[in-house]
Amino acid sequence: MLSEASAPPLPAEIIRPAMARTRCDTCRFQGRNFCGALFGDGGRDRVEATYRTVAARHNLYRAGETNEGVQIVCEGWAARFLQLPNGRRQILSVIMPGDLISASAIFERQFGFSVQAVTRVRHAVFPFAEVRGRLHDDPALLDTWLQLAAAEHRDADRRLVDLGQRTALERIASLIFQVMLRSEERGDAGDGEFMLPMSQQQMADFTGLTPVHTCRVLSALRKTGVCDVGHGLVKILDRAELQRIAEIK
Amino acid sequence: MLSEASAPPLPAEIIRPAMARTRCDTCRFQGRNFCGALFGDGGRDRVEATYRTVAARHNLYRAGETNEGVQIVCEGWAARFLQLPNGRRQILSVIMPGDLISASAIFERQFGFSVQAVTRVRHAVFPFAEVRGRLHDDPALLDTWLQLAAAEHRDADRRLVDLGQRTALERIASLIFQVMLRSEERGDAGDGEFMLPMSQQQMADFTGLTPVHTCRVLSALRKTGVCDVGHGLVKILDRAELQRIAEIK
DNA sequence: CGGTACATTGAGAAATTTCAAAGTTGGTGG
DNA sequence: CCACCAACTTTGAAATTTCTCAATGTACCG
Repeated sequence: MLSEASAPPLPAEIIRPAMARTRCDTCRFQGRNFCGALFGDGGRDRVEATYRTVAARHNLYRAGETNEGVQIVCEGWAARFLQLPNGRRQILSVIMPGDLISASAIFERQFGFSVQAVTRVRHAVFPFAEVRGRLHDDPALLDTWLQLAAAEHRDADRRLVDLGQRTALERIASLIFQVMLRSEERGDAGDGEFMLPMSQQQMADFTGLTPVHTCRVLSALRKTGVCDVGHGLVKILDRAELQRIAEIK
Repeated sequence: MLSEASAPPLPAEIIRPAMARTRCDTCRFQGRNFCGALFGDGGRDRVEATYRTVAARHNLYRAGETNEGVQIVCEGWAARFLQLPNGRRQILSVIMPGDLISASAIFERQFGFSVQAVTRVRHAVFPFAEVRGRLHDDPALLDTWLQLAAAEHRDADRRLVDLGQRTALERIASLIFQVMLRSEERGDAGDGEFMLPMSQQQMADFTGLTPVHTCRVLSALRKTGVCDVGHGLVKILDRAELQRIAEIK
């Protein structure tokens, strides 16, 4: 039903303590999101972090594991999901570079969900105490975090409406549209094109559809000249129409 | 499509500044949830609140309105929902006595959702500054709030799984089961019976089904001897079976 | 005693899933 | 560089779930 990487048919999961090479200093998302705020004004007085890398399709985190710290994805995409006993799963949110794994659950010692790497993912783990301290000392950081938690909540509400009230076409369009907005925000959407490294299975798990129906819906979007999704890339052909289908209003 | 109370066909919405009669002092939920924590240890040094009462089926709050403070429901049930342009709506969460309207969005000056009274509702409005101050001064209160926000988040995740992956029967059973757990927690579920004042239309809006199909599912639950839902009341007949259907595991 | 919202039932339509079989793609080792 | 393998994508046809439309029955409120 799904290409599981938790019982690895592929080479074992790659997790290595990161060398100091690729670091937050050179991160292009420094100015935004939680990371940037966490590092304070000057760039000095850094929080000490551990870095890990995980191969695509492997799990960053499995439900119930003990969390070693506050996790932020530095590079690549990940998906937060819940696994059902019948083999199906629901992707709860898509995590992009600079995102906390979960803003509201930032200090939870363990999560009820799992996290899978969509692409190869590099992520940072910050010590709980360190982050808690800064959050307490720095009102701006606290504010940033409150914003993120509220945004996460709004996103959950929007997804609830998508899954509860909207058709397959609308859900898929909504996913594409949201990814487009996030890509544009970070300047990664030149010329009506942007990356969407999720497989159809993953899009299906996100939208609550089957991969087969997801495929049919994507075909329909292609045939009607709205957008072309494939090979990890989206080409927007009729942005207005996509928006019309996607938006809740 | 839905029994709208925003353009009232019924008598005008009843909103009156509450007299000091029915007060937090006599509230049976004092010891629990956010309210209790807000009032500190001794019961002295009260936060000054405004109280309002709203008739069943009328709106406590309409999306986009300016919030006058932190809102907590004292008596009755309410439903947080998003209204769609096509007339359908999705109920995002059910609010029971002692609950914040929205924990994560506690300080937001306006919400993107609306809130409808399921039964007659009495609710309190606490000044933002007051709550913010206490939240800052009292680590225990902050902790309580963090817990509530995290719980809200977990609940949203569970609902996402329900709406994305589960059948009509499972969603309805899940609703009934969750309400049962909450009723039991507060000691309102004697003898396998508890209140469920939602109409079938509201249950439908909650589960993302049509009211007609909701009715059929409830009939099925009755016919198979699982539980009997109606007239604002649930009678549990086979708790184990209900749990089996409802639980995600 | 109406009247209005709410609940129930039936029949047919629509959306989505399931099952099954072929194509395609991308990465790996020879 | 090629061949192969595994995962991914695409397509068709039938089954299932859920919705829509419509009519009838029921409960509650003034």
